[in-house]
Amino acid sequence: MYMPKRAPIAAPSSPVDDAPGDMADGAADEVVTAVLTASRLLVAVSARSLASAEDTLTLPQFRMLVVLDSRGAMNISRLGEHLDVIPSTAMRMVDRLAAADMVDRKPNPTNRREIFISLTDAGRRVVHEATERRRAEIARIVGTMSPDQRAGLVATLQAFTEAGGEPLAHGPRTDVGW
Amino acid sequence: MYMPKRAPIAAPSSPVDDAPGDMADGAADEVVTAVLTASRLLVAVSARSLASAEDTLTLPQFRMLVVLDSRGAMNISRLGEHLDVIPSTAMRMVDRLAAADMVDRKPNPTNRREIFISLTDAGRRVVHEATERRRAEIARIVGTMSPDQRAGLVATLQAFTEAGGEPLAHGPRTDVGW
DNA sequence: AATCCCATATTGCATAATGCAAACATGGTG
DNA sequence: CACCATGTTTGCATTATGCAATATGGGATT
Repeated sequence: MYMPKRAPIAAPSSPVDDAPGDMADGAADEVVTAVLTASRLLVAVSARSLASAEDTLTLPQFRMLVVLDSRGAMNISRLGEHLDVIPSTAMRMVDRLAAADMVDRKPNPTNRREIFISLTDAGRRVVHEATERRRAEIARIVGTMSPDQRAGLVATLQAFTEAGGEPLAHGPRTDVGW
Repeated sequence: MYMPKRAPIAAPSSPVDDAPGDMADGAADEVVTAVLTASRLLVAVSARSLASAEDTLTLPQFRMLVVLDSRGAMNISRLGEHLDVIPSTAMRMVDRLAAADMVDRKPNPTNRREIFISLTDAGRRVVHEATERRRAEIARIVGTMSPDQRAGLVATLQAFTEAGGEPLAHGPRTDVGW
């Protein structure tokens, strides 16, 4: 297997003045790089653990199953909202997961417009197993951090996400890239 | 534009015993969720700022241009390593960026095997402009954090990434999903 | 020199995810 | 009923990606 070294992606250093009276120029880049580099590691580890079984899942698929597992059955539009994708995207994902017998489509008798998507038994089993596999992998990494570090990391990241505030808008594709 | 609310993706709560004498069960999930949620925000913001111009870029394309800008011309295999993708993937990305006149292919006279990829003037301009746009967007978010928080976040994330250690292996696709 | 192996680039193949637009059905409201 | 909002579905186009196979060139060994 191809095993390249990891290289942090720094933003091009531009000799531009700092933003007017706000913060040092490099601060934003630094945070972006740190977060995205960490997330690439996490995504790689997750993808590996999700793929290391009989029923392999992609990360988006895993996310969909997790949503269904934790929030219960719902229609495609709602499902898409939870995943921050438009309905047609959720649609195709459901197509594939249904083909793999992980989810079911059940028309809602009282509202013939909508279709409820629910986990099959197989889907539930798979998502639980995948979760365990991933948990084990991640624990190996997180285990090297002190509880203080862990707590601080989570708290700060949540603050950061909170600061972002704005709901994830659509338009530019975000599957493609980090 | 579709504007769904952001929902943190929690791992399915499984009533399983904690890993034998290591750490609380939820710790790994908590960190994963925090990092991936933050990164989704960041990716969305980045994608938006990269797309908000005449010459739009995807995030992977932006990363490629940044590598070329900061490390100079190199062959396709090397380029792929910097981006953690196999050569054929780097190949197609170069195809597209070359079609958009952002990069050049120049055969190496002294080694007819390899082709050197370099930024065109347009490519350099675009990557610098894109960087500025993104920097401005991110600064708005990062600006709400105290310098202490920022520093702590970066330090902790770097520690985390360090702890991950292992180079990003290939196999399961990682474009698909976070 | 002939051989053999490794590094490179390149292309065919397949797949997932994604957004957008359009078509179509259903539910409510005025 | 006329209209509009809500949902599902499909056609279309694109990007990124890995894998396998092919072709070419560099070097080293015999």
